[in-house]
Amino acid sequence: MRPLFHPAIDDVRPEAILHALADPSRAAIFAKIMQAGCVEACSAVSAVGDRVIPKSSLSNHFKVLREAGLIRSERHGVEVRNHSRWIEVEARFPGLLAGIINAYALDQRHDLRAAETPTLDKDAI
Amino acid sequence: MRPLFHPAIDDVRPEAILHALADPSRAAIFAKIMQAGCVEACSAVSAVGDRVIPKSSLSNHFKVLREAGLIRSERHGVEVRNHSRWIEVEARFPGLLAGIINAYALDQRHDLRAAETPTLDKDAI
DNA sequence: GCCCATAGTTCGGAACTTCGGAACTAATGG
DNA sequence: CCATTAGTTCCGAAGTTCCGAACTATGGGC
Repeated sequence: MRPLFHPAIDDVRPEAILHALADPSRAAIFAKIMQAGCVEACSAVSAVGDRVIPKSSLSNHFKVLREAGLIRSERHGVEVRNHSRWIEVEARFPGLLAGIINAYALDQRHDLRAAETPTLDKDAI
Repeated sequence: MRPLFHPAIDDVRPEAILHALADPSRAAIFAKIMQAGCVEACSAVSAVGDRVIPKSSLSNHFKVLREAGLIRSERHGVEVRNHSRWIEVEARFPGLLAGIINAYALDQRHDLRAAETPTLDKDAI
């Protein structure tokens, strides 16, 4: 098993971060890692929302987050623990992660409200 | 020619915005539209950096930005004018766009510095 | 009206990415 | 040393992106 690769914070690119978090499952995983005291075994995230994510896809999601510079993964025996690199990323790109995580949180609340009130679709322009 | 589709601001999803701006060319186009008094014909962005972008790819980039809810495009005779929807998007997802545009700006300055000082690669962990 | 130029869009195929099941490896406990 | 648990790798199917060529739409000149 190849050792886990982590980019130096100076090699972290905004496009990689956006690409990583443009996937709602990955954004949810990342948000969870941050809340959960910055540590989380991969298997602790077997589902996102109501959707079950297969092992191989999960493994890939963690790889994308890791290589984007968003998380740091360490093998501890048979499992991998993931820490968010929030502080480093925030120092390099202030406000970026907060804006993204907040946007997803707002979007979710919005969806809930919409589900309660049966809506009449209306078009822009 | 099909009329240009614009999502209502309430239908704008964070993942679509991140996906649109995860491409550096698109992020550059969007940044340019914002600076340039919020109006820009497609053809005015024939190149990004030193790279020439073919017409068909450009057309597609504008479509992605439009459908993500980031810009509003209006046909004016033979050309299309693009306005940024910054104000609406900012109201819905405060800080999101500022964080992203700022991150790309910081990254670019960082690259310039790195090019001046010949570096010694160093690995993380 | 008819032709031309300009500005964008659509089509379609090649190259690339993502997804997920099956097979694999690595550490640990009995 | 076998079984179990945790995660990775492989690989084919499905989907996405890129870009050249062909197309459409608008406006101007005659």
